[in-house]
Amino acid sequence: MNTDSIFVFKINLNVMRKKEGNKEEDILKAATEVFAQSGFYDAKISKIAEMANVSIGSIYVYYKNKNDILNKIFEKIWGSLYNNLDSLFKRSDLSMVEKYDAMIDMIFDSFTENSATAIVIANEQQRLLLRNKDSFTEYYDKFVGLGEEIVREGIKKKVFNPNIDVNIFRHFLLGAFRDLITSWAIVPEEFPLNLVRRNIKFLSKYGLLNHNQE
Amino acid sequence: MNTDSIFVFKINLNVMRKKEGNKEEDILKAATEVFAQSGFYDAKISKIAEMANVSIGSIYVYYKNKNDILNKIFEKIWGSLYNNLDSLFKRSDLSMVEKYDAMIDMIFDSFTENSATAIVIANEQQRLLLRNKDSFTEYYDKFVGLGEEIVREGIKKKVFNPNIDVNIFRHFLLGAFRDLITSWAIVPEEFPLNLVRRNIKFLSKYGLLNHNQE
DNA sequence: ACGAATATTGAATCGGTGTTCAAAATTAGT
DNA sequence: ACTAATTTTGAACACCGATTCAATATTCGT
Repeated sequence: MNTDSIFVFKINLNVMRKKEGNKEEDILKAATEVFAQSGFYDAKISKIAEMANVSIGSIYVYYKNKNDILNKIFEKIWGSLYNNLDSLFKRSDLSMVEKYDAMIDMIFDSFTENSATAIVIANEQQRLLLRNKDSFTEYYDKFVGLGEEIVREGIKKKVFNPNIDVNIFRHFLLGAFRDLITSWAIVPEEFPLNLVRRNIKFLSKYGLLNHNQE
Repeated sequence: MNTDSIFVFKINLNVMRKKEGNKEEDILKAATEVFAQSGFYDAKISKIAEMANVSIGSIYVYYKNKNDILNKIFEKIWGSLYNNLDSLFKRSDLSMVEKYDAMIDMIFDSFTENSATAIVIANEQQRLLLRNKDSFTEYYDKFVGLGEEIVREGIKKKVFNPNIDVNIFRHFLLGAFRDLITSWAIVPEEFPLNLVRRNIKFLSKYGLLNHNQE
């Protein structure tokens, strides 16, 4: 046969059937809901398939196994958060405090727009980090690294308190965040978003004490 | 037979064989370690039995099932924390800020003395609260209630900032706590206890901003 | 030392679910 | 319409570990 490799490649392209719809995404969405609802271990693959309008078998076409789905959920959310924070980080028109507030807003918006994802993070991430320290999405580390950088710059510019340990601060903030977002996701009426957002910003910057006292 | 009930009772008491050792406690301790190590779902009953030097069957004499063991772990730690906080709460010789600091110390000491328990709480409590809202140990609610009371009193005395939502604050603090204690439990060398304790107190009271700036 | 009550044991059971894979369905080019 | 490649399907498989329970061991009063 006189076909050169370029020609063959063209044929392959044409013959390649496009998967219509977006099963891969549908599955991820459905899985996020089911994981949030039942927790990873009690979540049934059959339930995910049902919610995604997909057969059980299809799930294993797009994902290696149940764990792989969970990993992809983290990959997606932290990847997106990292990219957003990166853009924010590069802006030179903002003061450090403005950058800090914008960062809080960013995380806040992302989690409230994806409340099921927020719940999954709150429930499963700690355990995953504890065990799969290495295989956990690198976006998370990158994201955290950027956040720390912002605080460090603020300290250098004497806007933030130099006695604060940056690493401890980020755990402090993220831990608080996780708890509050979950509380909101569970009983939204008890945790009005605006109030939560305002309190996170205020508490992390000014703390509990009444400075106007006397 | 002419035995009155008191006599029968006496007989029962005498005949009742005392379980020597403290298998019940041994099992709870072993389970805490295994849950911390592997997470609740990956923890094997056989492993717990092995660590407790007890047969598999014995576990089911003292506990109804795997879940029951987990519940008892929470019952124990929150019960103890509640009792301690209650004593603290009643002291009239302390200022509000002193009470607040003492509360932090109390939680801190309790978790650092029981690091496996701290990890279990960090990994499993959120999920349990989410699903078994009602059946979760009442000591937790009581404990949290007392904590809120302390903050509320502080606000009344104008020591704490009145603009802070008490409910939100407690989630803020406990969430931050959980994250930091876990981080310490995982890599103690990166989170020296004194530093973490000082930062939690400082951040929750004064926040990130540099007030001495100028 | 004996017997009755209690405690301990761990092999076998049993239910449940993640995963596989051979068969069926769909697509697109000719 | 026919073919070949690709995608979808879901019943069946395989495994695993929580739980059970009949048998054994231990304790203690007499």
